[in-house]
Amino acid sequence: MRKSRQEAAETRQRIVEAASNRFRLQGIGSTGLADFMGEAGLTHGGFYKHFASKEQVVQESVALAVDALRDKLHEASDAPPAGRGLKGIVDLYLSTEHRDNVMEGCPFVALSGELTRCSDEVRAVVTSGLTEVVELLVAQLPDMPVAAARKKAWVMLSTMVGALSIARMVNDDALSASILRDARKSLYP
Amino acid sequence: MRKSRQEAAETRQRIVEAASNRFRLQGIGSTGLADFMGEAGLTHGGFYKHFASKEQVVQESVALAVDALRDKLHEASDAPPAGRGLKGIVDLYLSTEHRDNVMEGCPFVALSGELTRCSDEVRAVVTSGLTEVVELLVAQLPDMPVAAARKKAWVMLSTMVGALSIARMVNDDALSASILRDARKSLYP
DNA sequence: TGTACATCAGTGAACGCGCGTTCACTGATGTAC
DNA sequence: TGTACATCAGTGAACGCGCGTTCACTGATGTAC
Repeated sequence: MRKSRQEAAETRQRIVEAASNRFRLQGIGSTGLADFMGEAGLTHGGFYKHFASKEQVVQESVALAVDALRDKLHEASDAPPAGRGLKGIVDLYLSTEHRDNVMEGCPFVALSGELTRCSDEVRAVVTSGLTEVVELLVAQLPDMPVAAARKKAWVMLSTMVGALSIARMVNDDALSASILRDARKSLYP
Repeated sequence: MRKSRQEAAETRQRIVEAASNRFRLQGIGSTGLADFMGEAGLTHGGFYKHFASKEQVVQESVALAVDALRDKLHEASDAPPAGRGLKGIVDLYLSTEHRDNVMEGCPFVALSGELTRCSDEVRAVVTSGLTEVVELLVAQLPDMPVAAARKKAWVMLSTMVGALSIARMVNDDALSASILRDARKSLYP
């Protein structure tokens, strides 16, 4: 049952997307090939027609998640009234919706522990992704010298990543929501 | 080769400590019983003389790591000159030594992704551990009303957790060190 | 354009491996008298 | 205090299971003429 080139390319894309979501939801190590191959509508044996190893799909699916986050935050910075781009980014990132949508959310939070143990290739993707998000924040701080804005942006991103991470760990909905709220308020005037 | 009650209790303690370290270093799911049983000087078969399941040692080893973190931060708040307890906590937590010592470091960062998927028992331990650390920070903010100090402390802890997490993910030593430094500077006057 | 052959996406069974868990066994420790 | 028996910490082999990976096979697609 050979598929056309276009169908095969679409299948490959579906596999990477499914893997990217599953990895964030369950962790990379705890997600088997069969999990995301099934979600992509295939049996696990077909995996090796598209990828050389699990490591390869990890790389591509982390890159996809990082790009998706960057794009969503970029959109969010355009949406609100002019000059409030920072609020748009922070409100999206530190929303309860983002907290509850692990599968499509920030890979830096969902996979943080595992990402520190990943190959150099994956960590390079992560490092440049983090830097891109920081530059997005820097662009929302036009009244500061760039060097100072960049320092501030790394601290802001730290607060965002930490708050989302803690809000997900905590076993108490009210506390979790207030952690997100307090972090939001601390990040824009 | 039955062991005395005291020896058995010491062995049990060694197992929990080894598990606690290994889980933080490699992740819970990626650490086999044999890994930490070997580190404790035993074969894997003996595990079930001390614990009913892997889940039980996960619970106890996370609790141990959380308690150790709280104790270390408490000590750090006493060490520096009077009134600089906050600096003591922040400097310890956001040091390159802590960044590089994953095995004995903050469990909230090392295990964040996995902790969100853990049993209610483990998440309860995590929630109360986070709250204890926040109260430690609140105690270093004596000039503020308690309610405001508590909000500020959750934001501070978010920044600390996020900065350490990002500093570990990043594939660039100079960048990593500067992320820690900027976060430190932002947290005390 | 039509035909014959090569290619290859996808299937499903099979592989070795490491995992969490169980078990029969050993022999020193604990207990009862 | 000494003896006889019960307990149980620890060993190492075995268990079923799911994993990543491989493979023979199928049949529609792509290619060469």
